[in-house]
Amino acid sequence: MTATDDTEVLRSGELEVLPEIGLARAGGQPLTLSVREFGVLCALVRREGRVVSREELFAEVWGGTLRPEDRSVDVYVHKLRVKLGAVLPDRRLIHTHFGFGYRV
Amino acid sequence: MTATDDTEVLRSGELEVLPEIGLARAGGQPLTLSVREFGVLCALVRREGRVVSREELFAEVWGGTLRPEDRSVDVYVHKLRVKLGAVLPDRRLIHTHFGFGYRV
DNA sequence: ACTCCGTGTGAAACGCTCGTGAACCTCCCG
DNA sequence: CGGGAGGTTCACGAGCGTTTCACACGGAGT
Repeated sequence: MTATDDTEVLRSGELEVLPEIGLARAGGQPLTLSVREFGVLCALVRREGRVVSREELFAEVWGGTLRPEDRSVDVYVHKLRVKLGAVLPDRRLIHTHFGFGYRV
Repeated sequence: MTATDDTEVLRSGELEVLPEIGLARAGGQPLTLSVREFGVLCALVRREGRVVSREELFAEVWGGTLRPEDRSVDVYVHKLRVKLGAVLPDRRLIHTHFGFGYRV
C-alpha cells in the first residue's frame, strides 16, 4: 500500500469506484473493466440515487452528443450488468428508468 | 459528486419529485415510474394542497384538451396509487374531489 | 331505494423502448 | 504481420408503457 492514500473513493451500496486509479470493486472483489465500462460505472456511481439520461452518460463517457439511434450506452450498461452479475448474482445494481435513463 | 447539484426538488409530505432528472421518491425510496405517471405526479405535487382538474392535468402532461370520454387521467392516477401504495401502504396520498379533480 | 353520473379497476391491443447476442471494425502489442 | 482485446453497429425478440374498452363501485339527488 502506498503512503499517498488520498485517492478519491466513490461508494454506492456494494460498489466502490476509485476513479483516479481506474479501479472498481463490487462486494469487495475487484472488477476487470474496460475503459468504457469503467466510465459508465463511474458516471452512474457519481450520481448515486439519481436518474442519469443516456445523453448525459454519453456526454461524460464518450464526449459529444448522442445520436438518436446510437445504442452504445445500452450496450455498455448491459456489459456492466453481466460483469456485476458474475460477482454479485441475483442483484440488479443498475436500474432502468424506462424513458428516462439509468440509476444505481 | 459534480459541483452542479442544483436539481430542483419538489416536496409534499413523504413525496419528493426531481422533475429535471425524472426521479420521484416516496418515503425516501425511489419509485419506478413511467413518463406519464411521472408527469401526473409532478403536476399534482407542484400544486400541493390544491384541487387539480382533469383538464388541467391532461393539458400539462399530455398536452392539448381533454376529450369528454377520455379516462386517461383517471387511469394514471390509479396506476400512481398502486405504486405509491406498494411503498407506503395504508395511506391515500392522492385524494379524489368528486366532480372537481385530484389533490395530493 | 332507485337512478344517474362520476370514478375505480382490470385487461386487451398495439407500438415503442430496451435487452441481448453477434458480426464487424480498429487499434495495439507481440 | 498476425492475433486478440476492446469498441461499434446491427438485428431481433422480449418486455414495458400507452391507450382504450368494459364493467364494477359509489356518491348525490330524487
